Amino acid sequence: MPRKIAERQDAIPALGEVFREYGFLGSSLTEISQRTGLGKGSLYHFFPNGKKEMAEAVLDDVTNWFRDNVFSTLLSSNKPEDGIQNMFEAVDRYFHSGKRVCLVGAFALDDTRDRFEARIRTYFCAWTDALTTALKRKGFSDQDATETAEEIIVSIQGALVLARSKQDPQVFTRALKRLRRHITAGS
Amino acid sequence: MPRKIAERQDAIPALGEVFREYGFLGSSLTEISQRTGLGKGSLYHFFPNGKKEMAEAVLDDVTNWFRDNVFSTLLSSNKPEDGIQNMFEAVDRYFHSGKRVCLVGAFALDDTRDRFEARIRTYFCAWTDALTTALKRKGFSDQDATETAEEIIVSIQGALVLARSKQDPQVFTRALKRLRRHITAGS
DNA sequence: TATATGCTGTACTGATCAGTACAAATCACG
DNA sequence: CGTGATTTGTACTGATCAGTACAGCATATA
Repeated sequence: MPRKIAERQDAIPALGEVFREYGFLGSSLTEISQRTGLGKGSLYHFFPNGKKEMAEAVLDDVTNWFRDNVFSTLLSSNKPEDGIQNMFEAVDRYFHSGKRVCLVGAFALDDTRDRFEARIRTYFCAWTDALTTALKRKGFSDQDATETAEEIIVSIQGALVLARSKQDPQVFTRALKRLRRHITAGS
Repeated sequence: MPRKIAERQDAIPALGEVFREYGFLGSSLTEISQRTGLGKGSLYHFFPNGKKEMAEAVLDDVTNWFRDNVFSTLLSSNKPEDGIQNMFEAVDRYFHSGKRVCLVGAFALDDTRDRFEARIRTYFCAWTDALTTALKRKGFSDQDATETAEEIIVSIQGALVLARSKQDPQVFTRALKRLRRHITAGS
């Protein structure tokens, strides 16, 4: 009875949405089973180490998406402005203009962080480093590039928290707009 | 056998720390019982509606603390600069210079938000409103005050997320420093 | 059409969950 | 010293949890 869902990879988007909605602890295998359309048998066939392995796969998928769609462009683009511009567009798309939370940030806030420490740190460090590099190439001093990169990622994460808290996605789009302006203006 | 712990209020700080550490769903009554020193009997005596009522009490306590230590000064201070300065000091103290997460923000990120929707919104709206008021009195235009208040709260929340993600509290103190500078400089 | 492989559903395990019931213990107050 | 309200520990409930075991089905290859 091979492949109702052909690949383990096909389950990952649904897994991500479940973890985003309920957190790691709150995501029961029953819910996961329903949302992925995979029975327990299949789930443990694809993810022998259970829920932890599912979450790791999702975190890896998130990081890979950002690597391919954000970090690589920040690092490679001839014109650093284009890389940064692309980042804001990709981020806006990825977080559904403020209607979707950051899974990595959400995992970081409670003791779930301790289970996925390395992956969480990797995600944010890779982002910080790529953005810092782009800003330096844009003419920022080392110090200034580091500070500004941190400021931008801080604002994106905070805007996601506040948008969800107030149930007002525009908090997020306003924050992105401010950041774009902040970059193009001096400093 | 009245009062081993004299007041329901005495349990709230410990409750807050448990919820901060494990989230709402992850906080088991066993853990809560150990950390507060109260058996199940006592817990359900003080909080007849169980875990939900405990979390509500903690959220109310947080909001009251901010009302008394942050919002009131923002609204009442003769010199708005003093109110804002006091806010930064209080926030730095409250979040232990980046080593403590925001419980309200943490609750907002997953489906826990839906259980405490009103309280979460109240907390952030009260903060936004008080800060906007102070900025207007400091001479900011309506538009500018609203935008800047949102920017500050976004940055504080994001800095808490990123500090915990990278396990580097200085992310938070750097963000506060930037915000102070941002306020005192023009814009 | 046989066989091996890979996928799936179902039934189960023991642990833990939130919440309840209640009797015993303690103190305030008379 | 006794009575009554308040606080507490303990034992219990039924539900749900993550994870396991395994039989059986479907398909690809031969």
